[in-house]
Amino acid sequence: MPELPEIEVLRRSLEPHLVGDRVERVEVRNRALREPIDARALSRRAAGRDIATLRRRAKYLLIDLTGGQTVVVHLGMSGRLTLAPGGAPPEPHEHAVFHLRSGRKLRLRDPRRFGLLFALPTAGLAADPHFAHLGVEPLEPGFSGGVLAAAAAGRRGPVKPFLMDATVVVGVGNIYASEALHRAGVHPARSVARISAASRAVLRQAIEQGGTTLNDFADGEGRSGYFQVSLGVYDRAGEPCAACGTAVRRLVQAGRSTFYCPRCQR
DNA sequence: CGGGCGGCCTGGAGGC
DNA sequence: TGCCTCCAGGCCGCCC
Repeated sequence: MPELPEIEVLRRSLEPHLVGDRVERVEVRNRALREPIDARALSRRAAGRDIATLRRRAKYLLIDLTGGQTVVVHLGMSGRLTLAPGGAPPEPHEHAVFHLRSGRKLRLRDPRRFGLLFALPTAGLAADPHFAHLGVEPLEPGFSGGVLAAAAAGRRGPVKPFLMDATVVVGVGNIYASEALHRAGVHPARSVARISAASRAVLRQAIEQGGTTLNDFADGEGRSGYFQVSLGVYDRAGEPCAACGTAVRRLVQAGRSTFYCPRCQR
């Protein structure tokens, strides 16, 4: 379950190895992902082009190629994107392989198939339906308390689903949301409309800190940072809150588990 | 219109 | 011990 910071770690770890190499050939072994891979379009756009830069938007990894084309990868729940020697045997659930001029291969495997893989002209990214509606990046300077305030204005409903709304701020998944609310001392069921400016500022900071903390801890093997950073509340129902010792509670919001400390979060 | 829920998918955990 | 059910997650589409 890669969250945004882990995609950023992945981007940084792959970039020095990929930039300057060339995609010779794209092999689609299993096109069944959340959206079926269009092997022909992917090949047409990517094959024979050099890798120029790696970027990230929300949880999408963007591989810019020369000639104005971009390969878009989303890891969904269980995706892994790894660089391997050309002779390495295929792995289970290997969906696609980018054969590189250097002889290595970049491969995508995704057992649960929640991921995405496609290519499109770089200039068309912003208007593409996958990207057009996305909100601000939580780890960039543009993410201020004011952004949350503006998005919250006139809105109803609990704050936790609000934080997970990608049109507001991208990359805040279920774990991330529970942890940020705990750090900020805000009850997940509290109405967005009733969050004070001070709480919003703390929340913004908690989201940002969660991101940077996880960045520091996630390793280059693509292992989740969440299992290396001790979680304050997530998946800890009945266990003591790290801050005050009160038993952590679980509730379901919008069909998703939320964990919180009834004492620290009001 | 905007909030919220179902469904996609499979590995792993838990129950009997 | 082994099977079977159930649940997790990101994200879109549809419902109310």
